[in-house]
Amino acid sequence: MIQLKLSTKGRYGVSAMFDLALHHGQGPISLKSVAQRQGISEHYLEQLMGTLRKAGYVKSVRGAQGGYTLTKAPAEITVGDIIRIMEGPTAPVDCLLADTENNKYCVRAGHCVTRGVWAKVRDSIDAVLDSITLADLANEDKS
Amino acid sequence: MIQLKLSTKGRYGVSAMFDLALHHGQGPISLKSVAQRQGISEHYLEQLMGTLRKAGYVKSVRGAQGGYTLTKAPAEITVGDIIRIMEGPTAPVDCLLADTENNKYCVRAGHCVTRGVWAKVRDSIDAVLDSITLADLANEDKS
DNA sequence: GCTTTTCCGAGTATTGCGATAGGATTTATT
DNA sequence: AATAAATCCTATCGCAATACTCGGAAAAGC
Repeated sequence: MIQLKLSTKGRYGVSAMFDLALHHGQGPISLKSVAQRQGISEHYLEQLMGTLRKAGYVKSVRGAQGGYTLTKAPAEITVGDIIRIMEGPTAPVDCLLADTENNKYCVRAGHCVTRGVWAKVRDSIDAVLDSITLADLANEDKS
Repeated sequence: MIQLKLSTKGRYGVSAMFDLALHHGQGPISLKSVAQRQGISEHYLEQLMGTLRKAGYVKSVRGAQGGYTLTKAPAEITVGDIIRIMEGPTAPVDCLLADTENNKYCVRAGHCVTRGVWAKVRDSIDAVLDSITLADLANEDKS
């Protein structure tokens, strides 16, 4: 019903990365424990972590006592990084994306006027998401 | 594939209202002409205009030579007004909405920390959308 | 060798989007 | 009065994506 909304991919991704940030420096953290603490399906979270691993934000250790660790310090990973990996570009409409066939829409009268609106929305979203790091969230949690 | 995205309801709604703003003061504008100028399915646009009519942003005149007119001056209608009507509240996650059963998610560890992030995103989106009126778009189109 | 864990691909139920269809009603025009 | 133009209303429907679930293979500590 409500659009302009994050899917669980983005939400769970941020929650899981936040959880890893809280345990940063404690060795590999198993997805089982992350899933339990954050209230996420473990099997589903596996898929999401695969995306984050391929993007280079986490590394994994297989086998018993294995798990995931952040590849960078929590202060060097922003919420925007995670959202963009999990949900793709944060453009509110397709025609703001890189030039593709989608740009056919932009020849429409009126559309290119409203296009400026969507660009401003995108920029303001990115500004907020890029201003918050995992370290900020971890600090907020402790206080 | 891409979330945090507007559906066509919001985009078409803004485009149609922008079109009505361009023709404000010229009597009822038929959906047929709006749909042609903006490149929207006429029948689908009917449904969207029904939503805007029930919300009081446009009034309709039935019969031949009928159509739609804005109920307020273009300067008094913001893009945010239209988006909120067409897409529902612009909250990126459910738990930011008014207290409902959705708040069950908020007892989760970590979630209430990330909740602050989503609130900031929502506020920045609203600030942008509420700062732009249909008159702004119409002026931009003429220049 | 057993258990724990990541890794991988497939399948699936539900949902919402983006229409389309068909008609009923209203009103200006001829 | 007949016609055409337009809004209004309800229903349906294909498609794609979401949010999982399932089953198992592979790796590594114990």
